[in-house]
Amino acid sequence: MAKSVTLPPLVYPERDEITVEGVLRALADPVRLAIVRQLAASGHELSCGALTVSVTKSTITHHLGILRQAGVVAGRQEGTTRFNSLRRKDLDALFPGLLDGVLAAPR
Amino acid sequence: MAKSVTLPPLVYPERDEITVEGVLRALADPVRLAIVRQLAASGHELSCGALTVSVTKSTITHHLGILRQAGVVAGRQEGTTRFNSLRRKDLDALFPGLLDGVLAAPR
DNA sequence: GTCGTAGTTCGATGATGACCGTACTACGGA
DNA sequence: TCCGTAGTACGGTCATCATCGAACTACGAC
Repeated sequence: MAKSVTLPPLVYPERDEITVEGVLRALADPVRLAIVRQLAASGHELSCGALTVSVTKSTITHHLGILRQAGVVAGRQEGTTRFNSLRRKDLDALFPGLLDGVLAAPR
Repeated sequence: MAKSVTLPPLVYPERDEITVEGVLRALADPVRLAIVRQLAASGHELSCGALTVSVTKSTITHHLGILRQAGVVAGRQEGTTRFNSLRRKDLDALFPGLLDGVLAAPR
């Protein structure tokens, strides 16, 4: 039979569709900022479950959706787990310094 | 009688009281982003009336208050007009690259 | 003093969005 | 085949906030 493509297609904005305002809105939330910080600190991709935030699963899904739509994170499906990673290259190319400035901040 | 100190004291956060999240929240609004862009583009300080945005005066006041509390802009009173300027030095010192990354963005 | 201009303050309203619980789908192991 | 785990989808609630108009203060010019 055909290759099983189960979960929703997970569509992201192309690099040139990413807007500063979208990125800023995405980052302007403590939970999402924590997620981005963890992704950046770990250096590699993390599953939803590997994120340590103080909200429920469904809320994490909500926030990851916003980060994805804004072009901040990408997701890769593997079995039942979805691995999320920072779109560092795209962000650095579009808004050089922005992400580093945010991540370098003490708080 | 005593020296007339009329308008509210206009208190800002000290440099070390500025948080990334506050700055991001402040910048994550189209009107406020437009204000910041105009301040940056003009290079000098601008009065409220010199800002070209598509909202009423009272809404401009509201947005400038948020930008001020976040530590993004400073204000100087002169007669009845209030001049607003970007706190570039403070922001660059705290979050190097952030502001430049935002301002360099095409949109 | 009187008027016009600059900006603030105060409600009020309407929209957005953060959050949760529950129900659901999909995969993998026993 | 049955169960546990990973994550999504949906519906609802509650808080936040962008926006406005109207009333107000302060200053400068005449």
